[in-house]
Amino acid sequence: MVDATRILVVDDERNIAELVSMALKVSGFEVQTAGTARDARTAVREFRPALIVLDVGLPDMDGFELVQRLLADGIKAPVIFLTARDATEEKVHGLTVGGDDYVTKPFSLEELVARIRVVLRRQDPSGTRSSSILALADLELDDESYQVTRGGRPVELTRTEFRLLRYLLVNSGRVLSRAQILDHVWEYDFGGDASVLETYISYLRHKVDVVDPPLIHTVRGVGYVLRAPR
Amino acid sequence: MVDATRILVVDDERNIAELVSMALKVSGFEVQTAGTARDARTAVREFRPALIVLDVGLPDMDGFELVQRLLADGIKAPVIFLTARDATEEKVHGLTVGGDDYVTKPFSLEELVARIRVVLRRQDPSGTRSSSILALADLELDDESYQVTRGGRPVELTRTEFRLLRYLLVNSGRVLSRAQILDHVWEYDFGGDASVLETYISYLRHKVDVVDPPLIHTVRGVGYVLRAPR
DNA sequence: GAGGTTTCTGAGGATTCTCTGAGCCAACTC
DNA sequence: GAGTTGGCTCAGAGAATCCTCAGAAACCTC
Repeated sequence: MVDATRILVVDDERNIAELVSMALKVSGFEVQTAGTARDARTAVREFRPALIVLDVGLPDMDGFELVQRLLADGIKAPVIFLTARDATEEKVHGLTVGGDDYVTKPFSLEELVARIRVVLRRQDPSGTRSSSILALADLELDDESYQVTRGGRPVELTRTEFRLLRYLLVNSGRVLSRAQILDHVWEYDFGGDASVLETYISYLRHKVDVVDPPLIHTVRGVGYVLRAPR
Repeated sequence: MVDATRILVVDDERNIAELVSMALKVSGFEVQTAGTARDARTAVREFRPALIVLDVGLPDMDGFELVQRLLADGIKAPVIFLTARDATEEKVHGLTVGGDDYVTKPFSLEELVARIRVVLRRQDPSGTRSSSILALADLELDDESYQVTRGGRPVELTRTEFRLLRYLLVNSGRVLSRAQILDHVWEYDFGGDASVLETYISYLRHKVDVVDPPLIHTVRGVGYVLRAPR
């Protein structure tokens, strides 16, 4: 884990900043957080992040303005904007010209991390250092094209199914509790209960586990795990 | 046991705090306890724990609020929440997104210790310092994937069987009394009698000790021990 | 706003797990 | 060797857990 990619998270809501920070650390990034545009500028200069996760609605400065300033400072790290699902969503559009992207609140952490990976990969000119394909046995999932195949045959998944499968795949071989899965795959303010997860596991099984051997396993009383037979 | 990992246990029920504290000390951790959020904040500052075991229902402050304050204090130790199996279970969700985890009361000490190990391992970026595999002779138990093999062949265990085997394995070579086993493997408020343990030993033998040499040994009048022949 | 898709909820039913208790066997004591 | 104690095994009741389905609600697209 030496030389991990550095990411700066800028959000004035401490909860969100911490939430995102923890998720990214677990994903292997080096993270620093800032609560104001002012702090963010300092952090960018000292921390030199490879990517910035930036809430548009900062108290002291418009998120867009901050980006302008950073550009003026000669910083050109890609930005992933966090925005409320409202009017500002529109405005972000115009800004995401370069390698940037945006995610609307409330988001699922799994989704945010996936987007970050995509942007970083696009940014990295050293070519195919990391592929966008996750695989286990004859199951393949492509992050960029959103395509999934099992044994070469394409599998059509909805967005939630895709995120769920992706999370299981990233953690294949590790048993994940219902709580963990809900927290990562569903939006962070999801209030429902775990039965929706069971429903989606059922959907996934029908779509990707119709051929032998099954890859999705239930560990009774604990959670689920994606695992290939030895 | 120099330089043991420090853990802070916060619970207003003295019994629970002591119970957990003892179990952790036996497992080689350095432990300190606190009964209120107020004490906890002081303890965190002075004791600098690597992990905090925190009861959500503290008398003087909501467990979540305490975490907020700790974050504000610049403390970022991972937290394992203890929660009753009720409404509060839901509320923990959003908070456990990062490296954190939670355990519902009443829990089994074995389970709590296992979770603590998992969180600490995840937190520790120095890589594979500690593997998630416990082994004895040709018996292997993987904490992360919940898989057990004997001589390479997978063995299907239920949750209780797994916890029991895990406890025996962690203490292999040491004779464990029935009382010890019941206290660690079963939930702490288990009221039944010891015969259930005999039943489970029997189950385990059928599943993991069907091949020679046997590893599970009865020490008549004392308890059980997991031991490989020399 | 109509139609299609996706997501979520809740209930029923199936499966699996846990614990109990009784009968049996093995080991120890005298 | 008979009696006593401790341990093992098995079957079954009740509980916990999980799966599936159908339909309601939310969402998207045209």
